[in-house]
Amino acid sequence: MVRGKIQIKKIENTTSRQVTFSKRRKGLFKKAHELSVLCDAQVAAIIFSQKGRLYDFASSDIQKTIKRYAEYKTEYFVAESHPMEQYVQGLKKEMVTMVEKIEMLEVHNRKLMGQNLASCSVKELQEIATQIEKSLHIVRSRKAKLYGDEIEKLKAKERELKDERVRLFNIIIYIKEDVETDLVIGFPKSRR
Amino acid sequence: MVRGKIQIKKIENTTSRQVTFSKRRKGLFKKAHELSVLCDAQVAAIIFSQKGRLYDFASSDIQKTIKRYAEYKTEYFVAESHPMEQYVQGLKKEMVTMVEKIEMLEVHNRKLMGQNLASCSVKELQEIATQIEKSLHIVRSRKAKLYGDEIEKLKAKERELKDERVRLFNIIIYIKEDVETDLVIGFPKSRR
DNA sequence: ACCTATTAATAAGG
DNA sequence: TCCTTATTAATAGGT
Repeated sequence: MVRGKIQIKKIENTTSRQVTFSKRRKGLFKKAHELSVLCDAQVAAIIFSQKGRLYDFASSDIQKTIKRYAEYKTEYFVAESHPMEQYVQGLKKEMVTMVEKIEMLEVHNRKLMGQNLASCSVKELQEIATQIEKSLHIVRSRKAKLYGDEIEKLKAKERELKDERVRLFNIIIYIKEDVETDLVIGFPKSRR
Repeated sequence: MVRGKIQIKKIENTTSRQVTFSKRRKGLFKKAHELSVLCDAQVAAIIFSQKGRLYDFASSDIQKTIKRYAEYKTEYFVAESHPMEQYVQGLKKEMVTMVEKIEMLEVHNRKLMGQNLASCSVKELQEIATQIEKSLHIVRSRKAKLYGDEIEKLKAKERELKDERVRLFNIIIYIKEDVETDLVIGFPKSRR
Protein backbone atom coordinates (compact mmCIF):
# COMPACT_ATOMS: atom_id res chain seq x y z
CA MET A 1 0.00 0.00 0.00
CA VAL A 2 2.90 2.12 -0.77
CA ARG A 3 4.88 3.01 -3.83
CA GLY A 4 2.26 1.39 -5.92
CA LYS A 5 -0.80 -0.10 -4.31
CA ILE A 6 -0.77 -3.88 -4.09
CA GLN A 7 -3.49 -6.41 -4.65
CA ILE A 8 -4.51 -8.52 -1.70
CA LYS A 9 -3.58 -11.86 -3.12
CA LYS A 10 -0.79 -14.27 -2.53
CA ILE A 11 2.65 -12.84 -3.24
CA GLU A 12 4.23 -15.29 -5.58
CA ASN A 13 7.81 -14.10 -5.17
CA THR A 14 9.13 -16.05 -2.22
CA THR A 15 11.53 -13.45 -1.00
CA SER A 16 9.00 -10.66 -1.21
CA ARG A 17 6.47 -12.82 0.52
CA GLN A 18 8.80 -13.58 3.38
CA VAL A 19 9.73 -9.93 3.78
CA THR A 20 6.13 -8.88 3.74
CA PHE A 21 5.25 -11.62 6.17
CA SER A 22 7.85 -10.37 8.57
CA LYS A 23 6.82 -6.76 8.30
CA ARG A 24 3.12 -7.27 8.47
CA ARG A 25 3.38 -9.80 11.24
CA LYS A 26 5.18 -7.22 13.29
CA GLY A 27 2.57 -4.65 12.32
CA LEU A 28 -0.28 -6.93 13.24
CA PHE A 29 1.15 -7.64 16.65
CA LYS A 30 1.74 -3.98 17.21
CA LYS A 31 -1.86 -3.22 16.32
CA ALA A 32 -3.02 -6.01 18.54
CA HIS A 33 -0.99 -4.66 21.40
CA GLU A 34 -2.23 -1.12 20.88
CA LEU A 35 -5.79 -2.30 20.77
CA SER A 36 -5.42 -4.21 23.98
CA VAL A 37 -3.91 -1.24 25.75
CA LEU A 38 -6.08 1.50 24.36
CA CYS A 39 -9.32 -0.32 24.84
CA ASP A 40 -8.47 -2.50 27.81
CA ALA A 41 -9.26 -5.61 25.85
CA GLN A 42 -7.79 -9.06 25.78
CA VAL A 43 -6.25 -9.66 22.40
CA ALA A 44 -4.51 -12.66 20.99
CA ALA A 45 -3.13 -13.22 17.55
CA ILE A 46 -1.91 -16.53 16.26
CA ILE A 47 0.00 -16.89 13.03
CA PHE A 48 1.28 -20.00 11.38
CA SER A 49 3.68 -19.26 8.58
CA GLN A 50 3.44 -21.18 5.37
CA LYS A 51 6.18 -23.41 6.69
CA GLY A 52 4.17 -24.15 9.78
CA ARG A 53 6.14 -22.04 12.18
CA LEU A 54 4.13 -20.45 14.96
CA TYR A 55 4.16 -16.76 15.85
CA ASP A 56 1.84 -15.49 18.47
CA PHE A 57 0.91 -12.47 20.41
CA ALA A 58 -1.24 -12.30 23.45
CA SER A 59 -2.13 -9.46 25.74
CA SER A 60 -1.82 -10.40 29.38
CA ASP A 61 -4.39 -12.90 30.46
CA ILE A 62 -5.52 -14.19 27.18
CA GLN A 63 -2.38 -16.28 27.09
CA LYS A 64 -3.76 -18.15 30.04
CA THR A 65 -7.12 -18.33 28.40
CA ILE A 66 -5.70 -19.84 25.27
CA LYS A 67 -3.49 -22.11 27.26
CA ARG A 68 -6.44 -23.34 29.18
CA TYR A 69 -8.30 -23.79 25.96
CA ALA A 70 -5.30 -25.59 24.55
CA GLU A 71 -5.09 -27.88 27.52
CA TYR A 72 -8.76 -28.51 27.23
CA LYS A 73 -8.33 -29.43 23.60
CA THR A 74 -5.45 -31.75 24.21
CA GLU A 75 -7.35 -33.04 27.15
CA TYR A 76 -5.87 -35.56 29.46
CA PHE A 77 -2.78 -35.91 27.35
CA VAL A 78 -1.23 -32.80 28.72
CA ALA A 79 -2.06 -33.51 32.31
CA GLU A 80 -1.30 -37.14 32.03
CA SER A 81 1.71 -37.25 29.82
CA HIS A 82 3.67 -39.04 32.45
CA PRO A 83 0.99 -41.49 33.46
CA MET A 84 0.69 -42.11 29.75
CA GLU A 85 4.31 -43.09 29.51
CA GLN A 86 3.97 -45.29 32.53
CA TYR A 87 0.87 -46.75 31.00
CA VAL A 88 2.77 -47.59 27.83
CA GLN A 89 5.57 -49.10 29.88
CA GLY A 90 3.00 -51.21 31.65
CA LEU A 91 1.53 -52.32 28.37
CA LYS A 92 4.92 -53.29 27.05
CA LYS A 93 5.69 -55.27 30.17
CA GLU A 94 2.38 -57.07 29.85
CA MET A 95 3.14 -57.82 26.25
CA VAL A 96 6.50 -59.33 27.09
CA THR A 97 4.78 -61.52 29.64
CA MET A 98 2.19 -62.54 27.11
CA VAL A 99 4.77 -63.34 24.47
CA GLU A 100 6.58 -65.56 26.93
CA LYS A 101 3.36 -67.23 27.88
CA ILE A 102 2.49 -67.86 24.26
CA GLU A 103 5.88 -69.40 23.60
CA MET A 104 5.60 -71.57 26.66
CA LEU A 105 2.13 -72.73 25.70
CA GLU A 106 3.18 -73.45 22.16
CA VAL A 107 6.12 -75.54 23.30
CA HIS A 108 3.90 -77.37 25.73
CA ASN A 109 1.30 -77.94 23.07
CA ARG A 110 3.80 -79.31 20.63
CA LYS A 111 5.10 -81.71 23.23
CA LEU A 112 1.62 -82.85 24.11
CA MET A 113 1.03 -83.52 20.45
CA GLY A 114 4.18 -85.53 20.12
CA GLN A 115 5.82 -82.94 17.89
CA ASN A 116 9.31 -81.52 17.95
CA LEU A 117 10.60 -84.33 20.08
CA ALA A 118 13.86 -84.58 18.17
CA SER A 119 15.70 -82.23 20.48
CA CYS A 120 14.35 -83.76 23.65
CA SER A 121 16.55 -85.69 25.99
CA VAL A 122 15.61 -89.12 27.17
CA LYS A 123 14.52 -87.71 30.47
CA GLU A 124 12.37 -85.10 28.79
CA LEU A 125 10.83 -87.71 26.58
CA GLN A 126 9.98 -89.70 29.64
CA GLU A 127 8.35 -86.66 31.21
CA ILE A 128 6.38 -85.97 28.07
CA ALA A 129 5.33 -89.55 27.89
CA THR A 130 4.26 -89.40 31.51
CA GLN A 131 2.23 -86.26 30.86
CA ILE A 132 0.59 -87.70 27.81
CA GLU A 133 -0.15 -90.86 29.70
CA LYS A 134 -1.74 -88.76 32.36
CA SER A 135 -3.87 -86.94 29.79
CA LEU A 136 -4.73 -90.21 28.22
CA HIS A 137 -5.65 -91.57 31.54
CA ILE A 138 -8.02 -88.72 32.23
CA VAL A 139 -9.66 -88.57 28.85
CA ARG A 140 -9.90 -92.24 28.39
CA SER A 141 -10.12 -93.30 31.99
CA ARG A 142 -13.46 -94.81 31.41
CA LYS A 143 -12.25 -96.76 28.47
CA ALA A 144 -9.09 -97.66 30.30
CA LYS A 145 -11.15 -98.66 33.27
CA LEU A 146 -13.30 -100.83 31.11
CA TYR A 147 -10.26 -102.46 29.68
CA GLY A 148 -8.83 -102.86 33.17
CA ASP A 149 -12.06 -104.32 34.44
CA GLU A 150 -12.14 -106.68 31.58
CA ILE A 151 -8.64 -107.80 32.32
CA GLU A 152 -9.50 -108.23 35.95
CA LYS A 153 -12.61 -110.11 35.07
CA LEU A 154 -10.69 -112.35 32.75
CA LYS A 155 -8.07 -112.90 35.38
CA ALA A 156 -10.70 -113.68 37.93
CA LYS A 157 -12.35 -116.02 35.56
CA GLU A 158 -9.03 -117.58 34.86
CA ARG A 159 -8.49 -118.11 38.56
CA GLU A 160 -11.97 -119.41 38.97
CA LEU A 161 -11.57 -121.74 36.08
CA LYS A 162 -8.22 -122.84 37.39
CA ASP A 163 -9.79 -123.50 40.75
CA GLU A 164 -12.64 -125.34 39.20
CA ARG A 165 -10.21 -127.25 37.11
CA VAL A 166 -8.36 -128.24 40.22
CA ARG A 167 -11.58 -129.10 41.96
CA LEU A 168 -12.86 -131.09 39.03
CA PHE A 169 -9.54 -132.78 38.76
CA ASN A 170 -9.66 -133.69 42.42
CA ILE A 171 -13.14 -134.99 41.97
CA ILE A 172 -11.96 -137.07 39.11
CA ILE A 173 -9.08 -138.36 41.18
CA TYR A 174 -11.37 -139.05 44.09
CA ILE A 175 -14.01 -140.73 42.09
CA LYS A 176 -11.47 -142.83 40.36
CA GLU A 177 -9.96 -143.84 43.66
CA ASP A 178 -13.38 -144.40 45.14
CA VAL A 179 -14.53 -146.46 42.31
CA GLU A 180 -11.40 -148.47 42.31
CA THR A 181 -11.65 -148.95 46.08
CA ASP A 182 -15.28 -149.94 45.82
CA LEU A 183 -14.57 -152.24 43.06
CA VAL A 184 -11.92 -153.88 45.10
CA ILE A 185 -13.37 -153.81 48.59
CA GLY A 186 -16.99 -153.12 48.01
CA PHE A 187 -18.33 -149.52 48.63
CA PRO A 188 -16.51 -146.45 49.84
CA LYS A 189 -17.73 -144.69 52.97
CA SER A 190 -17.93 -141.42 51.15
CA ARG A 191 -20.77 -142.70 49.04
CA ARG A 192 -22.83 -143.00 52.17
CA MET B 1 -2.16 8.67 15.44
CA VAL B 2 -4.07 11.30 13.72
CA ARG B 3 -5.12 14.86 14.37
CA GLY B 4 -2.86 14.78 17.32
CA LYS B 5 -0.84 11.71 17.97
CA ILE B 6 -2.20 9.58 20.79
CA GLN B 7 -0.45 7.83 23.60
CA ILE B 8 -0.74 4.11 23.74
CA LYS B 9 -2.52 3.85 27.03
CA LYS B 10 -6.02 3.11 28.08
CA ILE B 11 -8.57 5.53 26.73
CA GLU B 12 -10.44 6.72 29.75
CA ASN B 13 -13.41 8.16 27.92
CA THR B 14 -15.78 5.28 27.54
CA THR B 15 -17.36 6.41 24.33
CA SER B 16 -14.04 7.16 22.72
CA ARG B 17 -12.73 3.84 23.88
CA GLN B 18 -15.66 1.97 22.41
CA VAL B 19 -15.36 3.82 19.13
CA THR B 20 -11.67 3.17 18.95
CA PHE B 21 -12.24 -0.44 19.90
CA SER B 22 -14.65 -0.87 17.05
CA LYS B 23 -12.43 0.83 14.51
CA ARG B 24 -9.21 -0.82 15.50
CA ARG B 25 -10.81 -4.20 15.85
CA LYS B 26 -11.97 -3.95 12.29
CA GLY B 27 -8.54 -2.73 11.27
CA LEU B 28 -6.83 -5.58 13.06
CA PHE B 29 -9.00 -8.18 11.43
CA LYS B 30 -8.42 -6.58 8.07
CA LYS B 31 -4.68 -6.69 8.61
CA ALA B 32 -4.93 -10.26 9.76
CA HIS B 33 -6.86 -11.18 6.67
CA GLU B 34 -4.44 -9.37 4.38
CA LEU B 35 -1.51 -11.11 6.01
CA SER B 36 -3.07 -14.49 5.61
CA VAL B 37 -3.79 -13.89 1.93
CA LEU B 38 -0.59 -12.13 0.98
CA CYS B 39 1.70 -14.54 2.72
CA ASP B 40 -0.34 -17.69 2.57
CA ALA B 41 -0.35 -17.96 6.36
CA GLN B 42 -2.86 -19.25 8.84
CA VAL B 43 -3.92 -16.36 11.02
CA ALA B 44 -6.29 -16.13 13.92
CA ALA B 45 -7.12 -13.21 16.14
CA ILE B 46 -9.14 -13.41 19.28
CA ILE B 47 -10.40 -10.37 21.13
CA PHE B 48 -12.29 -10.20 24.35
CA SER B 49 -13.76 -6.77 24.90
CA GLN B 50 -13.59 -5.20 28.28
CA LYS B 51 -17.11 -6.44 28.84
CA GLY B 52 -16.04 -9.97 28.05
CA ARG B 53 -17.59 -10.15 24.65
CA LEU B 54 -15.70 -12.27 22.16
CA TYR B 55 -14.68 -11.19 18.69
CA ASP B 56 -12.57 -13.39 16.58
CA PHE B 57 -11.10 -13.73 13.18
CA ALA B 58 -9.49 -16.72 11.59
CA SER B 59 -8.19 -17.17 8.10
CA SER B 60 -9.27 -20.78 8.29
CA ASP B 61 -11.30 -22.68 10.84
CA ILE B 62 -10.61 -21.05 14.16
CA GLN B 63 -11.10 -24.28 16.04
CA LYS B 64 -8.39 -25.91 13.99
CA THR B 65 -6.10 -22.96 14.37
CA ILE B 66 -6.50 -22.84 18.10
CA LYS B 67 -6.14 -26.56 18.40
CA ARG B 68 -3.01 -26.38 16.37
CA TYR B 69 -1.82 -23.59 18.60
CA ALA B 70 -2.63 -25.68 21.63
CA GLU B 71 -0.70 -28.58 20.29
CA TYR B 72 2.21 -26.32 19.52
CA LYS B 73 2.19 -24.90 22.99
CA THR B 74 2.23 -28.29 24.59
CA GLU B 75 5.36 -28.86 22.62
CA TYR B 76 6.66 -32.36 22.27
CA PHE B 77 3.20 -33.57 22.79
CA VAL B 78 2.26 -31.99 19.55
CA ALA B 79 4.71 -34.12 17.73
CA GLU B 80 4.14 -37.17 19.83
CA SER B 81 0.66 -37.19 21.19
CA HIS B 82 -0.99 -38.37 18.07
CA PRO B 83 1.62 -40.92 17.03
CA MET B 84 1.63 -41.90 20.68
CA GLU B 85 -2.06 -42.46 20.60
CA GLN B 86 -1.78 -44.52 17.47
CA TYR B 87 1.12 -46.39 18.97
CA VAL B 88 -0.92 -47.22 22.03
CA GLN B 89 -3.80 -48.27 19.83
CA GLY B 90 -1.44 -50.54 17.97
CA LEU B 91 -0.16 -52.03 21.19
CA LYS B 92 -3.65 -52.63 22.43
CA LYS B 93 -4.61 -54.33 19.21
CA GLU B 94 -1.57 -56.55 19.43
CA MET B 95 -2.43 -57.35 23.00
CA VAL B 96 -5.96 -58.32 22.11
CA THR B 97 -4.54 -60.65 19.48
CA MET B 98 -2.13 -62.13 21.98
CA VAL B 99 -4.80 -62.58 24.61
CA GLU B 100 -6.92 -64.41 22.08
CA LYS B 101 -4.01 -66.57 21.12
CA ILE B 102 -3.25 -67.35 24.74
CA GLU B 103 -6.84 -68.28 25.37
CA MET B 104 -6.89 -70.48 22.34
CA LEU B 105 -3.70 -72.21 23.35
CA GLU B 106 -4.88 -72.65 26.90
CA VAL B 107 -8.13 -74.17 25.76
CA HIS B 108 -6.25 -76.48 23.46
CA ASN B 109 -3.81 -77.37 26.19
CA ARG B 110 -6.54 -78.08 28.66
CA LYS B 111 -8.24 -80.31 26.20
CA LEU B 112 -5.03 -82.14 25.49
CA MET B 113 -4.59 -82.58 29.21
CA GLY B 114 -8.09 -83.84 29.68
CA GLN B 115 -9.25 -80.81 31.65
CA ASN B 116 -12.42 -78.78 31.37
CA LEU B 117 -14.14 -81.46 29.37
CA ALA B 118 -17.45 -80.86 31.04
CA SER B 119 -18.67 -78.46 28.40
CA CYS B 120 -17.49 -80.51 25.47
CA SER B 121 -19.92 -82.11 23.13
CA VAL B 122 -19.66 -85.77 22.37
CA LYS B 123 -18.18 -84.97 19.01
CA GLU B 124 -15.58 -82.67 20.56
CA LEU B 125 -14.72 -85.29 23.08
CA GLN B 126 -14.25 -87.72 20.29
CA GLU B 127 -11.98 -85.29 18.46
CA ILE B 128 -9.96 -84.64 21.58
CA ALA B 129 -9.73 -88.30 22.24
CA THR B 130 -8.58 -88.85 18.70
CA GLN B 131 -5.92 -86.21 19.02
CA ILE B 132 -4.69 -87.54 22.31
CA GLU B 133 -4.78 -91.02 20.97
CA LYS B 134 -2.68 -89.86 18.09
CA SER B 135 -0.19 -88.29 20.48
CA LEU B 136 -0.34 -91.36 22.60
CA HIS B 137 0.23 -93.49 19.60
CA ILE B 138 3.33 -91.57 18.71
CA VAL B 139 4.78 -91.66 22.19
CA ARG B 140 3.53 -94.96 23.44
CA SER B 141 2.74 -97.12 20.46
CA ARG B 142 4.67 -100.03 21.82
CA LYS B 143 3.05 -100.05 25.24
CA ALA B 144 -0.40 -99.89 23.73
CA LYS B 145 0.46 -102.86 21.63
CA LEU B 146 1.62 -104.76 24.69
CA TYR B 147 -1.62 -104.13 26.48
CA GLY B 148 -3.56 -105.27 23.47
CA ASP B 149 -1.51 -108.44 23.26
CA GLU B 150 -2.09 -109.17 26.90
CA ILE B 151 -5.80 -108.95 26.52
CA GLU B 152 -5.71 -111.24 23.56
CA LYS B 153 -3.56 -113.67 25.47
CA LEU B 154 -5.94 -113.67 28.39
CA LYS B 155 -8.90 -114.18 26.13
CA ALA B 156 -7.15 -117.06 24.47
CA LYS B 157 -6.41 -118.56 27.86
CA GLU B 158 -10.00 -118.09 28.86
CA ARG B 159 -11.11 -119.96 25.80
CA GLU B 160 -8.53 -122.61 26.49
CA LEU B 161 -9.60 -122.94 30.06
CA LYS B 162 -13.24 -123.07 29.12
CA ASP B 163 -12.46 -125.79 26.69
CA GLU B 164 -10.49 -127.65 29.30
CA ARG B 165 -13.34 -127.18 31.76
CA VAL B 166 -15.72 -128.68 29.30
CA ARG B 167 -13.32 -131.46 28.64
CA LEU B 168 -12.79 -132.14 32.31
CA PHE B 169 -16.49 -132.05 32.94
CA ASN B 170 -17.09 -134.51 30.17
CA ILE B 171 -14.46 -136.72 31.69
CA ILE B 172 -16.28 -136.57 35.00
CA ILE B 173 -19.58 -137.39 33.39
CA TYR B 174 -17.98 -140.18 31.50
CA ILE B 175 -16.32 -141.59 34.57
CA LYS B 176 -19.47 -141.32 36.60
CA GLU B 177 -21.54 -143.06 33.99
CA ASP B 178 -18.89 -145.63 33.72
CA VAL B 179 -18.91 -146.21 37.45
CA GLU B 180 -22.69 -146.26 37.70
CA THR B 181 -23.04 -148.57 34.82
CA ASP B 182 -20.78 -150.89 36.67
CA LEU B 183 -22.75 -150.51 39.85
CA VAL B 184 -26.14 -150.65 38.19
CA ILE B 185 -25.77 -154.29 37.75
CA GLY B 186 -26.90 -154.36 41.33
CA PHE B 187 -28.23 -150.80 41.65
CA PRO B 188 -31.40 -149.04 40.36
CA LYS B 189 -31.30 -146.24 37.78
CA SER B 190 -33.17 -143.95 40.16
CA ARG B 191 -29.86 -143.31 41.86
CA ARG B 192 -28.82 -141.18 39.01
C1' DA C 1 18.48 -4.12 7.74
C1' DC C 2 17.45 0.60 6.30
C1' DC C 3 15.11 4.20 3.42
C1' DT C 4 11.26 6.72 1.84
C1' DA C 5 7.51 7.64 -1.21
C1' DT C 6 3.12 6.54 -0.89
C1' DT C 7 -0.96 4.46 0.73
C1' DA C 8 -3.60 2.91 4.75
C1' DA C 9 -5.31 3.60 9.13
C1' DT C 10 -7.49 6.22 12.08
C1' DA C 11 -8.51 10.23 15.79
C1' DA C 12 -11.48 13.68 16.21
C1' DG C 13 -15.47 15.84 14.95
C1' DG C 14 -20.14 15.97 12.87
C1' DT D 1 -22.46 3.43 13.31
C1' DC D 2 -21.08 6.16 9.23
C1' DC D 3 -18.79 10.19 6.93
C1' DT D 4 -15.10 13.43 6.64
C1' DT D 5 -10.56 14.89 7.01
C1' DA D 6 -6.20 15.90 8.92
C1' DT D 7 -2.58 13.49 10.28
C1' DT D 8 0.17 9.73 11.58
C1' DA D 9 1.37 4.87 10.82
C1' DA D 10 2.34 1.17 7.94
C1' DT D 11 4.73 -0.58 4.45
C1' DA D 12 6.25 -1.87 -0.84
C1' DG D 13 9.92 -1.59 -3.36
C1' DG D 14 14.42 -0.27 -3.80
C1' DT D 15 19.19 -0.06 -1.92
